[in-house]
Amino acid sequence: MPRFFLTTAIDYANGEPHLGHALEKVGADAIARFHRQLGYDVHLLIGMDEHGQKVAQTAEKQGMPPQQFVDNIAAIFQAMWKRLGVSYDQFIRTTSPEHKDAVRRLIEQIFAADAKLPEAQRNFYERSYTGLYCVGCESFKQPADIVDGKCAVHPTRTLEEVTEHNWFFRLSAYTDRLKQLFADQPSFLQPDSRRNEILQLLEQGLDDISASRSRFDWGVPFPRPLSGGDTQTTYVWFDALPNYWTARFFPGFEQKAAWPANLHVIGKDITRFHTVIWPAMLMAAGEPLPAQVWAHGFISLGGERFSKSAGVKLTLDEAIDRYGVDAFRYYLLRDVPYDGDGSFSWERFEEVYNSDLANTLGNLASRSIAMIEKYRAGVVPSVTPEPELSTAHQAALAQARAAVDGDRRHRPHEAIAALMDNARRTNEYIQRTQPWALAKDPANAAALDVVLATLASSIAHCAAWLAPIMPHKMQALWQQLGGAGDVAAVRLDSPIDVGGWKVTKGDPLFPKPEPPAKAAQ
RNA sequence: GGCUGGGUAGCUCAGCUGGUGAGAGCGCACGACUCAUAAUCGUGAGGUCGAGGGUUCGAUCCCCUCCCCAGCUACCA
Repeated sequence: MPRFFLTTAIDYANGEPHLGHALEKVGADAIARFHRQLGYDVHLLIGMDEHGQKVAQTAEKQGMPPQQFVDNIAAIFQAMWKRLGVSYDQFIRTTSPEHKDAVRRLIEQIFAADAKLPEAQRNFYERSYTGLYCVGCESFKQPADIVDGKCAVHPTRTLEEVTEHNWFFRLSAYTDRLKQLFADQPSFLQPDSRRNEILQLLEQGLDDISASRSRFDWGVPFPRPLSGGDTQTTYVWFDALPNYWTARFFPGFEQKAAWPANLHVIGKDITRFHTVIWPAMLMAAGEPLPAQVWAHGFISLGGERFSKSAGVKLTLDEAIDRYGVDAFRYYLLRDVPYDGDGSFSWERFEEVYNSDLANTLGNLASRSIAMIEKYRAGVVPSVTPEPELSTAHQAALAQARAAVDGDRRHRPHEAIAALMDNARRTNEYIQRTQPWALAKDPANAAALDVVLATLASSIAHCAAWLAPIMPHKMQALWQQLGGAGDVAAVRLDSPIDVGGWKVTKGDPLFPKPEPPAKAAQ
């Protein structure tokens, strides 16, 4: 059984989960679920990035120890992922002792490699960094952030020239190897739009980055003191990014999270960290690289971006409550291309819900099951489905497969488009064959058998293929069809034989919301 | 400023290396049907294919200029 180890970005524990987080997790979850149903041994890793100055500050403002603060946040995130049906196999937290130990191990591994290198080539070295420091932001400012010699965020404050002595990582030495990586392995970073950006960045050359900081201590102590004797705190690159690699040092996950990962799912804003810094770190440590990084786009709300640190205007609970978890998942995955950006609006959500879910899919199931009950006492005839529709059907499934596991992989929205096409085509088939007319004359019994079997087959395939998108609703549909067991266990790469299944019409899968109460005249 | 990718029907978008009538879904209008969640099916509406030049027998797809939009341009994560 081939394994498929995928990860999402770990979320910064500095606020509550919002739409942007949800898009990434639900997308990665769909990818994971599709792979499970295609026979992969899947391991989905998600988690929290809980260190750093901002977390420590926020905790302090709320008057609690940082660990307690991040414990609370982590619980909130996990509860939300459970609610959204994110089927993660491991939840990693950077404050875990296992992670912190493994971070030190990775750094020591690089030091060990350095011991064999001439000093001028060593990955880690000490260096003084002088920069303009904004007291208001409590951080160094880059030229782009400086307006008229002042910090753009705090124009009334004077920027101070501050010198800090840190451990540095010789990222600059990896420029050529990274270029080679991108040339040899075009699929390492996808989609191509992101890849192009990084190629351009590499053309400009890379600067070294700091690996430790002195200004905060909420983090992993850097394993080696500076020559002056001070111990600093491991900076974010060497703390957060390694989580993918440290996951296997947690008890019980040695095999499941075995390195390297097959896929890192991340937001496009952190592409550079995952495709430049992270591979360079791994190269330095002599570790294999992940097979692929997928940088998804963003979802906006009312024109505002939902990056990791943006404000929240729509709570996830609100979005879920209106039409249910599965409808929300469907909307996110169908309307926001996973290789691009999209936006959220209630108008659009309603449109998609009514058109796709209630009218096309829900009603298709409803009418088909009703006819099987009415004309064949609920038993799906054991005959071969209509070849013409089956052929189109196979084409649609092949298209969906390509969007999951083929040359269009990691584009759940394309899989959905193919599957809904199939549902529409099935509705058309009903109209064309008019089973209600066939039912009027017993002489047409054989023809009617074929139509009904074709419908059941088509819908069963839809249920199985849409299960990764809408796990609960498709399970309900599967049961209405008379399918045995858990639809999530159904393999997508083998045909489903529905002959003899006993269907049961249940409540509508996607009920139309109550029409708005008539306003009193 | 530099670089990259875009601007196609009301909306969201397909249109591979240029060639009979520019497409899909949604929405809208009209018609059909009744198995179904007043759902479904069919037909249609006729969009200067961002603007202006150019190459070509012929360009939405090639070249030039311009306008507009988005992203990237490295230590908040």
